[in-house]
Amino acid sequence: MARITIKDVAARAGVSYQTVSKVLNHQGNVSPETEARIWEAVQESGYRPNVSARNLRTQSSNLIGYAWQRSLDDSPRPILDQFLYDAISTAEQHGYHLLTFLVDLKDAAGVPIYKELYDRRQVEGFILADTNHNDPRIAYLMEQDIPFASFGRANDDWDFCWVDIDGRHGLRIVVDHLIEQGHRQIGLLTWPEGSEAGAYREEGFVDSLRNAGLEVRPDWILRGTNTVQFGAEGMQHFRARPYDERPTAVACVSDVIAIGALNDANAAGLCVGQDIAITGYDDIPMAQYLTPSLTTVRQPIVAVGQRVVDLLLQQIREEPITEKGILLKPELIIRESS
Amino acid sequence: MARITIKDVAARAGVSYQTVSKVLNHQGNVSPETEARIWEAVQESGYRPNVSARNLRTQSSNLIGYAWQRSLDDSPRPILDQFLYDAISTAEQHGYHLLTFLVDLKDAAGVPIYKELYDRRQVEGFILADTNHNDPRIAYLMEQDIPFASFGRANDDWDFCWVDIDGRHGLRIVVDHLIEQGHRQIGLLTWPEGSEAGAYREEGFVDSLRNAGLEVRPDWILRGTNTVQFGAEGMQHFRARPYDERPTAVACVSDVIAIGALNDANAAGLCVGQDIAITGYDDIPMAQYLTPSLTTVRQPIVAVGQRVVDLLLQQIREEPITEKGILLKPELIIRESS
DNA sequence: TGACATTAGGCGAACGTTCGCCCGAACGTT
DNA sequence: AACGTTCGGGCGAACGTTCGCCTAATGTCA
Repeated sequence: MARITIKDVAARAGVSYQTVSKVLNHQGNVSPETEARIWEAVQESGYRPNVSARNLRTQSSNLIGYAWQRSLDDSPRPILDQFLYDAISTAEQHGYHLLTFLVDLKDAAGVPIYKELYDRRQVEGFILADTNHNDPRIAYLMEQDIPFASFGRANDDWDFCWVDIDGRHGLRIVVDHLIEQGHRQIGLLTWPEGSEAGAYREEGFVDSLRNAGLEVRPDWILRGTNTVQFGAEGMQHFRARPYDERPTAVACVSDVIAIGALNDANAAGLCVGQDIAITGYDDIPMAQYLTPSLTTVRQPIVAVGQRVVDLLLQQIREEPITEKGILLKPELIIRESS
Repeated sequence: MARITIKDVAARAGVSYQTVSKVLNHQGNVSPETEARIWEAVQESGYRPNVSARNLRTQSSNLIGYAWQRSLDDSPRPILDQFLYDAISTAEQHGYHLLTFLVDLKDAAGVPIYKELYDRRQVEGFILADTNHNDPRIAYLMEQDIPFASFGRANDDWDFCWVDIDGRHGLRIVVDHLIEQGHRQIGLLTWPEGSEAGAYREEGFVDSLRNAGLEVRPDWILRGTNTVQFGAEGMQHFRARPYDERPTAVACVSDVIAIGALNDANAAGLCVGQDIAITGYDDIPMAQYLTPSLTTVRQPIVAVGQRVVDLLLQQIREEPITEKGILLKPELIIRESS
């Protein structure tokens, strides 16, 4: 079956092929009769426009790039998956598709692949996720003046489009809640320093304690990878301390870490929610079915995917940008573990 | 900054633009001196080929399509993520990228999007995952004669390219192991009927029991969604039965389900690994850090991503296909829970 | 030295669209 | 009746490549 072009349709409808183009793009003056005839010819012939030809002519690609990263510590990334789904969905509503590619973030040498894709006119811009302080990707894209928008912030003085969820607020409401429950000794299991999201959440943790006039004890703040293992180790570490020298409540910066903490506490015979409180962050689906069910923070992910894509498309279309940085508020989900 | 084309490079090197094309594509007769001059001009001008133009001329797109699905029961899909990563990696080694799009699988009405993308010459073929018996996507792609390859099988009498992991063997080695541990009463927590992967795993379960001369009790096979919740409910259901009427070992078709079962057993005061054995399937990263650590089945995912892409590219290039169906063997990981 | 093969590179054409301009017919206006 | 407008549709050109053929110059051999 030879490929069907606009010319075949034109021949069938008895018009010039350029007229067919006009009809397909809903522009220009065509009489209702010929228009109907052309649509009929399109139907009968099963014509589909050739994307490459169209792209070449219109100097566009209707493609957005997204760099797929192997999760560094092999932890599940339910939030990223969800974000990506909603981003794709929004993009498709605007006639765009997502092109995924790999970038090696171990050394910054992998970053030029962004420019490569952009210069080849394969994509019109990028979506980023999992950003960090001094993120080399963001620095590079800004410097090269390539359109992009990110889920997550970077340095405060960098001027680019981002959408983020207010982790500071997230941990603040968690700790406020724990204090309200009567806890005065509160620990934190968080990521290593240098994590952008981690820094904000830690700020919220500190804010809330200070606000309540409580002391911030550095030895109650433990850092590690985003794994169940670290959660268990952290809890073990706390348990090893003398009774009045250890937290009665432990806030974790992710549900994955909280699961580890929960496991360890359960295994040690503690009654979580009674003897000790544990909270997570993310509200992964599993959270409500753990024993005990996990108090955690739910993030408005759907909105993020949409807003990020919207921001990117505004840049691509060179429309005025309504709001360069968008900060959304998360929500506290109280369950049995606190 | 105006865009740089092959003609700019040609002007700079003092040759015709077609000669530049020859050099870029490493073909044709060009003297070493001019070739060097042209490469230099390419460097200096920062020329990058225009993908749309190239695609139009060569009638290709170097894009592979993959339909992103929202996980139906919101369960994590670590295997899919891993598969996708390796698939992209392999594709990129062959100069291809991945185009992701959404397809609504609730009604089969969403399926024609595949043909649409293919007919528009936006992609050259597709990768599928999470296949099922009577999978409408596979039926459609076969009927339309569109190149594709899948991770997962469908109906036995359908002739298409797939790579799969032998779930029958997977559950066989699990149950063999349980029997060897002395268990005679073995239950199964599996997915609803109609799941292709579930059916194979169940066959392996039955195989192994029969092989050992043990009875297969239908009331010890429970079906539900791929969630922690179902795992917990299933275990609860077993526990509610009289002592000699309940399994002493429970095999689960996924780690997620096993986690639920583990939780429930732990909460009920059972000593898992002693009083009762529980096994999972997938070897998600969390599995080794659960208490007790989870006996499970590890799948050779990296190989799958590679093989699926290889199979697809063979079709696209119309090379002879070496092996239409590839079945890989999983591996038993024995830990404390059994 | 003449016939022929090889090499370097030029040139026209084509891939399948969209875009802007042009033209003739029909119509309305003064 | 002459003129200006509007409408329907045609036409050439261009987007940036690659491909195949052609030609002139050079080399090779009898």
